[in-house]
Amino acid sequence: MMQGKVMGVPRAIDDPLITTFGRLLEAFSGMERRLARTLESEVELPLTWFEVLLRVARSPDERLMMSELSAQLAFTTGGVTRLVDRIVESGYLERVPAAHDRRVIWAVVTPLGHEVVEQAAAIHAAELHEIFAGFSKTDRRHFDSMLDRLRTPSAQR
Amino acid sequence: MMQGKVMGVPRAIDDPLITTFGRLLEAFSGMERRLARTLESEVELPLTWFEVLLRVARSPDERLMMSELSAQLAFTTGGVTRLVDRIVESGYLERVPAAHDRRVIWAVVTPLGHEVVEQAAAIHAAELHEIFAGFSKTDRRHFDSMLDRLRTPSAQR
DNA sequence: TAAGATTGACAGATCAATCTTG
DNA sequence: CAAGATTGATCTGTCAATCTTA
Repeated sequence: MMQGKVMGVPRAIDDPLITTFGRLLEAFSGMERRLARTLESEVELPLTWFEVLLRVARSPDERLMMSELSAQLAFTTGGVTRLVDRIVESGYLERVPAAHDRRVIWAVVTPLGHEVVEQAAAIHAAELHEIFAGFSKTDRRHFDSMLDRLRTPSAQR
Repeated sequence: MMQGKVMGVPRAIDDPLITTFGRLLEAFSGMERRLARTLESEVELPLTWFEVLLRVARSPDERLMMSELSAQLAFTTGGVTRLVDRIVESGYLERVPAAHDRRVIWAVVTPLGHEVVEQAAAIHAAELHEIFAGFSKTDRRHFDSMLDRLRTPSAQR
């Protein structure tokens, strides 16, 4: 009598790592949507703006050149130009031409921008603590190290 | 004499979980860019198309209704309508009106689409195996379970 | 009245070409 | 000629309104 599982030819589309990537996609985009919704409703700040302000606010002197910004975010330089345009219009960033190299433009956080990004960060962090509530300290450390190992060595843009 | 680290008021923007989310963003978008580049150059298939075809190909009868697709992907129904428009034009999907409920449209994988998605999946999986090469079996299991715990309970669209 | 799908108007990003400075 | 930043054309997705069927 026949025993065991009936299984056809294994299909490439059933590879477990493809499913893992799908999980990653779902986890990330779910979190992103949730975090975006909150920032939007609590401080009227689009998530992308927050990400820009965060990067700049963390940089020495709270300033970053446009090309650095586009390297740190997952955006093209053209995209960053327009994104910064809008943020400048809202008064959270300023464009300052660099003295040492006249090709360079600094994006600089304004006092108002500083205010807003700190407030947003507190809300953002609180929600992240909710999301990661089920994680032990060890889990978080392990998760961080795994993500680090997954970061692409160097993507050019 | 003063001892210890000099530290100012802790800033919300320095919360470690914010950094974790940044890592997640970088890891994910880096992988996504890399995987997209490969699929594009090897089989001329945009990553989003692949994701659509994958979901449909895995469903019973290789068919899925439009609203189910938009629920599984991180897209609005309007976005899916247009995405599927393009894929249909390329001959990888077909729209088939459902018999049991005339509001429903099935997205069905064509033979050509089946061909392409299998080939793409093989390439995709191979690259994922490279990316996860440093992960042990236990690591992968653990990573999967962490991602599962991070999936948003239920996002409405 | 609601659910499924589509559509028009629009927002936001990309790509390749361009301008300016090193 | 290369690097930094911007711009025009275009692509792709969202949002809210609409159409059809249950």
